[in-house]
Amino acid sequence: MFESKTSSFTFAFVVVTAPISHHEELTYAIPEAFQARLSPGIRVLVPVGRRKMTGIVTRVSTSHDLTDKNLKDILDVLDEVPIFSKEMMELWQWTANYYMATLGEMLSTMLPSGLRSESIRVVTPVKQATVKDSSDTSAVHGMHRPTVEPNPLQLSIGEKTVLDFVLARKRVATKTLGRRFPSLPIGKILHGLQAHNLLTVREHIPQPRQPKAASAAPAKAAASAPPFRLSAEQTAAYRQITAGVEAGTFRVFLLHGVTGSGKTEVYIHAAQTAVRSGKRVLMLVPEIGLTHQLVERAQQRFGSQVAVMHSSMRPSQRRAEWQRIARGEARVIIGARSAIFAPVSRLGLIVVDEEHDSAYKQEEGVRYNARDLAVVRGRISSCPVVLGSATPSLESYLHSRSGRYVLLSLAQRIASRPLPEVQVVDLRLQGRPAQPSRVDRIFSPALQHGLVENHQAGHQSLVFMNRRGYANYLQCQQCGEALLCPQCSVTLTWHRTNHALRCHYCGFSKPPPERCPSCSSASLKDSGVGTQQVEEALGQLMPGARIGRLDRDTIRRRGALERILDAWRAGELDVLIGTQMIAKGHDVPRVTLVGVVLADISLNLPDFRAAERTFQLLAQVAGRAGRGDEPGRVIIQTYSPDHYSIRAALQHDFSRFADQELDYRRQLDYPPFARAVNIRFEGADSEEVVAYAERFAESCQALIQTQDQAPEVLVLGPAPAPIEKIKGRVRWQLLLKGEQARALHGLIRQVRHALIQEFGPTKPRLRTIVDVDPYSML
DNA sequence: AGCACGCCGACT
DNA sequence: GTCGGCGTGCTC
Repeated sequence: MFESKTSSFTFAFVVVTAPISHHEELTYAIPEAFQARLSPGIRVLVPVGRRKMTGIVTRVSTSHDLTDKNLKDILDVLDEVPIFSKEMMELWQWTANYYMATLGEMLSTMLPSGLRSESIRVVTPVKQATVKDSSDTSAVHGMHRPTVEPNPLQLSIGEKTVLDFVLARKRVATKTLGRRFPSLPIGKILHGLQAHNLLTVREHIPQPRQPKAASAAPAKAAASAPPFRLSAEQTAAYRQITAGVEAGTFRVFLLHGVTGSGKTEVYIHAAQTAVRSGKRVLMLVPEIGLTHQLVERAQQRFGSQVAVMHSSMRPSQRRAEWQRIARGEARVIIGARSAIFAPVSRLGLIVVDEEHDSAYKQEEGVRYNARDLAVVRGRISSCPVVLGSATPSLESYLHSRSGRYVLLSLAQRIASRPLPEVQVVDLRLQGRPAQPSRVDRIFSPALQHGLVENHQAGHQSLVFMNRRGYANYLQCQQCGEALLCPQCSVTLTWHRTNHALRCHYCGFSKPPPERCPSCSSASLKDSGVGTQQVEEALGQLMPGARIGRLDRDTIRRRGALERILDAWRAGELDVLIGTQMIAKGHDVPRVTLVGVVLADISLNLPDFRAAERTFQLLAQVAGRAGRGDEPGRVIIQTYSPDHYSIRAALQHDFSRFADQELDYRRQLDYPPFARAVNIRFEGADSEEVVAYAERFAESCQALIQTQDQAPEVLVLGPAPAPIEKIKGRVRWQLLLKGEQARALHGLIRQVRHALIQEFGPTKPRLRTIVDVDPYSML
């Protein structure tokens, strides 16, 4: 323990974004000039190894216990006022702990990149080197010429290559060199070239550029929108939420409202109450691009006080918006998943729209769930949290039944519009001609008639097909071989317009082979149907209809999503075909028919949430119909018409579905009755991956047996992941189930620790991913 | 993650 | 003998 002589805080504990193994915090000396300016939550620039990095001060102290170390100084203080409030610090800590991430990893998830600059090393040529006598430069370019030149400087091949590259580019980051020449020892080469005085390497911190002015949301006049009258149900819900907002108490409301029941108006009204009393509102939506309405309505009511956190925002804009929120200039913050970390102070209300949506779960890096964090944040900030959905997650539903959450129901559509009539078409019973045409293969007679009639009546139709591409895959009619991705264990999807077979996991793409790679027969044929083919078939079925398609392939270009949706809303399209994207909340009054081409796709996924997803998808997509004056109609085609998720969707009966699904989950001990953590092992060497996964599992079992007081934890696996290989990496996984998250956390921490003792820190080619409350197990 | 150090095989 | 490949360890 080392005490400073004076009583002022002379040491700071700092977290940086570098993945520095077990050291969560690094300790620095605070130069006198900075001592008065430092407090927890402030960003600082610190030296880490030879680099300079941004870090956040977690605490300041008069002492530290690294007596044997020579502490480095903090180089700069980057904020006048803490960028993280006390509440944000608590959220940070909590989240890192719960999702088993380091504070550093968590920090890189929370801070937008523009606010965590790091130094990079930049290489520039020394001026004389280029203009020096010509023999030198020819030596440099000698490798392009067969003539053997004397090499007075004795440069190695590597040195010449790098020097050449730097001379051509004038200014290169060492990182770029490393990526460009992965086989060369860049550090050594640069050392040599620097010694020869041919180039210089400087440490440099890129200065983020200023965003273009006026890029923020156009300032619209607030409160110009006409007052909206709430229905009795809406009023009741609004009153309860508002009471919580005014009292400033933490409480979770599950707002269960059928599609078209006007949940958005309840959010906006509650937000108004909060804003009127000087508080801020955080609204989360699954995907900002698909949530026009909420953004528009919020802007109508709150004008320029709205901040929108776009996923497609440029880094500089994102940083500007982040700082605007931190300064308290925005009152209503709307954003997708990562907006849960927006630096909002004086929180009065948190809204999570479509709370069941899987988009709230981050599936890489720190795998947090923004909906769950909303509840945590509400507790930390003492404010009510509203989770809204027409098809609540089973987790939230169970909590509302047990009384942990307050259930608010909107059972009626606004203006007493009826829910659409749903018809299920049993594909098993379709009498088919011996050689069905493509149109007949995809659309049952009922759906064909429905679509044609609806078009003739001048209405819009939505066609839902949960699989993109043209056909699912190519299969050999001779030997049955399906064409698989060489890198991933999934079939390649046939994209006809690009004339390519594409892997939806790694992006691998190749033209279709003439012959079967396995038996060489020329009988490869497409099987399964994708959105592209549905689009073509629709064209045949309804010549003259204006057809649009919305899936990941058509919206790849910036702004394409907007264009398609604008055309759709403006009535310039008669039929819109798409994947789940079209199921999410846009409100187009003239849609009176929704067709589901094949409801079974999501049902057959190897995942315990398959039924829940199917029900949600069907209910959501069906909810798109009949939102205007004309009643809507839904036609669902399926091979499993008796499945409870489909039967419940047929009757718009959420509780019937939920109760049955809960029974099933309880029997099998799945969430929400048990907590689960999925641990995935990935690596190029299959044997190594399996051995490590097995070792991990054994270690779990051994610990469970020695800890007789431990609440029960069940270890399932290890087993290959349903998609066993992605991008050439073999994937195995281990599922841990238990009653309490704490027991699972503790066990995993101990096993990790034990394995590090045994094997040393995980091998470089082996990745271990811990997924707490996993959503997708693929 | 970078980036150093340091240990062994393949060549001038 | 040096060059340069790569495994090992550290970052306050």
